[in-house]
Amino acid sequence: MSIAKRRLSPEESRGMALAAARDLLIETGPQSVTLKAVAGRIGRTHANLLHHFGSASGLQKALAAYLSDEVCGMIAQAIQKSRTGEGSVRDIVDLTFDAFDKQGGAALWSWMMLTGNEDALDPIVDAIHALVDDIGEAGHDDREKHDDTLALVLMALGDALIGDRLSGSLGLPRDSARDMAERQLADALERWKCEHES
Amino acid sequence: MSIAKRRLSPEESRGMALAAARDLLIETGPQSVTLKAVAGRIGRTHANLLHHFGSASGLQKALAAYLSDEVCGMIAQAIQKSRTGEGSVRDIVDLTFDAFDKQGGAALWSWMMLTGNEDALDPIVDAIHALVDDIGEAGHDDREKHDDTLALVLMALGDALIGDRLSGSLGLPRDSARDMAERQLADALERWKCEHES
DNA sequence: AGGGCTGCTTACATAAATGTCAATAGCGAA
DNA sequence: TTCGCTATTGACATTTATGTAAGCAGCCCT
Repeated sequence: MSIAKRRLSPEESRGMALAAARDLLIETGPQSVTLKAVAGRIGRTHANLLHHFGSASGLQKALAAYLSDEVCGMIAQAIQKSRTGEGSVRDIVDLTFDAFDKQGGAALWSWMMLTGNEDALDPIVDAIHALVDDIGEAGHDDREKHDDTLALVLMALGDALIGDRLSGSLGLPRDSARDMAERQLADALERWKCEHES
Repeated sequence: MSIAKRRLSPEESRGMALAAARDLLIETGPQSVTLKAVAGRIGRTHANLLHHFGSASGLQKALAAYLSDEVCGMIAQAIQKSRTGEGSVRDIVDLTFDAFDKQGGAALWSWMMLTGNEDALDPIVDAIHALVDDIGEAGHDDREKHDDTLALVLMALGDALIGDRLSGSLGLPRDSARDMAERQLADALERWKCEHES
């Protein structure tokens, strides 16, 4: 067997590196997303990542865009299900919470806040904006819609960061935050509906 | 005038260093809380901080305890006001949100999550627990009480992290998250009251 | 006033992250 | 098969954060 290294296309290399960086970010936090650590995960050297991404901050920006795409994809799913009417309120809540938790949205957002790289978050904000504009029936008060969406997103982010710890301490089941969010969103939808009929 | 440095007591030095570290944490994030940066703020050297705190992680632990005390103090205020009945619902919401935002609770929590130093958060979690046990009238369902408190804290943390950015994007006033939380908490208190009477 | 305790500093050492550059070596194309 | 392009690497250099050790210098105490 050859000890020689397979030569990957730039797209392959970047894709593998970003996936590894994403896993590192979710598993052990932003601190551990270094050139050396990411390179080690894909059997390359840190100089290789510099070749493909130009700089460490280049890798960070690419990772932010990559994660934004994933999170936006999940939100787009929520929009689709909501439109066709096959999605339950709980589905929307779960998708939103998962986007921040399992998909690494919370870790990304925290990281960007820490590094002062807030511009990288624009795509996610835009996607959330689109979700708000499309969800539920049209024609009711935008202000209320935005308020309820804001509450949902804030709870999803908070839950991803400290939900595990806090709910455990309060003796609540792990998904009680999702239950709360589901209840509040259901109330909001009902409220919107009534206003629309009246 | 003498260029000689005034000699501070260990308590003074530690106090000044922790205040400087807290400001740095809130202003520019956990990354910038380094021995050199903190020392520079109080006109000392990084070796001085090592002398007083033993190590960088010693400073981190001390800062976590320091901020925990501040946050717990604010929560204790909320408990007092709630007990004597002079505190409005909005006061409780504002105190909670400020504890995470202006007091640096959110920055601290994010930092601890990133550095895997979650034990330092125990005091805050305990204080929140105490707040929950004391707030409102006694005798009603603990589960619901805990649920509503969880929602309040999660929204406060989320708002401190991304509230500014998200509410701006959605065209909402900056304090709309607090308005939402106030509404939800008022509903919850009303609900608890009714259950207690029935 | 003088001596000891210790806050404080300077100088040096170390480790990790980032970045540069020349050289090597796959892989497709002629 | 050979050639050229470029992905890849190893060996540097630099910066920053952390840590160590020895000496200087306030301040209290006698």
